[in-house]
Amino acid sequence: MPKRKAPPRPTNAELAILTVLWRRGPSTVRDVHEALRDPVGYTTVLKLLQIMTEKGLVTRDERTRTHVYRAAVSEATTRRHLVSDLVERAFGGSSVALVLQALSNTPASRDELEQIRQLLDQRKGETR
Amino acid sequence: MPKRKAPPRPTNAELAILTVLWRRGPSTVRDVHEALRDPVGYTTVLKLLQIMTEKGLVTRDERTRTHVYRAAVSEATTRRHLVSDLVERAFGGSSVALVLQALSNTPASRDELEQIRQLLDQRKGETR
DNA sequence: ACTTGTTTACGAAGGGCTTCGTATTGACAC
DNA sequence: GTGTCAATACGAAGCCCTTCGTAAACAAGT
Repeated sequence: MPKRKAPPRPTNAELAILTVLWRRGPSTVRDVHEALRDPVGYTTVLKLLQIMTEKGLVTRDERTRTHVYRAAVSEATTRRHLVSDLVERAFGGSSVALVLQALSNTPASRDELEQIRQLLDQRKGETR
Repeated sequence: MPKRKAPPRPTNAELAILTVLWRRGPSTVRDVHEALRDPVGYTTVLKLLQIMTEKGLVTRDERTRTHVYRAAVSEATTRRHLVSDLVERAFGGSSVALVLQALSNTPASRDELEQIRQLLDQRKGETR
C-alpha cells in the first residue's frame, strides 16, 4: 500500500486557490477563476490546479467533462503548518513570541480578547 | 533629500543572515559564514550580503579592507511585517485567528501563559 | 460533417532565490 | 617587485513560482 507523502506547503498563489476551495467547496476551474480576488488568466488557474493535483494539495474528479477540484488539505492543518514555519524561521521556535508580536500588532475587539482569555484559562493547568 | 523606500521582506536565506546580525551585532562575511546554522559556501554568504545591501536590508562599512555589515532593519519590525503578511495571506486578515492557532499549536509554560495574560489585561479597556 | 464555444493539456517565458566557481583586488611579507 | 593569502566582485547555473499563449480534445447544435 503506497503511503503518500505529506503535501508540501502551498505557495502564495496556491493558498489563494485553496482559500476559494475551502469557502466554496468542490469547484471547477471556472468557479475558482471567478472567485479569485486578484484577477488572473483562466489558464493560469488551470495550470496551478494541475500542479496542485500533482503535489497532492487538491484532488480532481474527472468523471465529468468539466473537472471538479477539492481541497485535499484542511484549512486548519495548513494554518498550523504555516504558523509553525514562521515560528521556526523568525521567532526562534517560540510560538509565544509570535503570539505576543501578533497581539501587539493589532487592535482587537473585546470579544476577541475574551476568546483568547478563554483559551488561556483552558490551558491554565499545563506545566512544562 | 532622497527618501529611501522601505526595504522588502527578507527571504529565507536573508532572514537567517539577519538573525546572525541581530545576535552578533556588526559582523564580517566570515563572521556570518561561521555563525550560520546550516553550512553554506563562503561566497554564497558574501553574495547574499551584497544583495541585501542593495535591497537596504543591511548596511556596509567599507572603511576597512574587510567590510563590516550591520542589520538595517530591526528584528521587531521585521517580525511585525512577517506576521502581518501571514495574517493577510492565510488568516483572512484576523490577527486573533492567528493567535488562537498559535496557542493551540504549542505547549506553553506557565510563565509564558502569564506573559500573554498580562498583555491581555493591559489592553482590556480597548474597544473597537 | 462543420462550426462554435468551452475545457483541458502542454510548453515556455520571465523573474526571483540560492548556490557557487572563477576572476579580480588588496595587503603584507620577503 | 613578487608571491601568497584573504577578501570582494562578477557572472552564471539550477530551481521554483507564476503567468499565459497556443494547441488539442470535446460537446452541442446546424
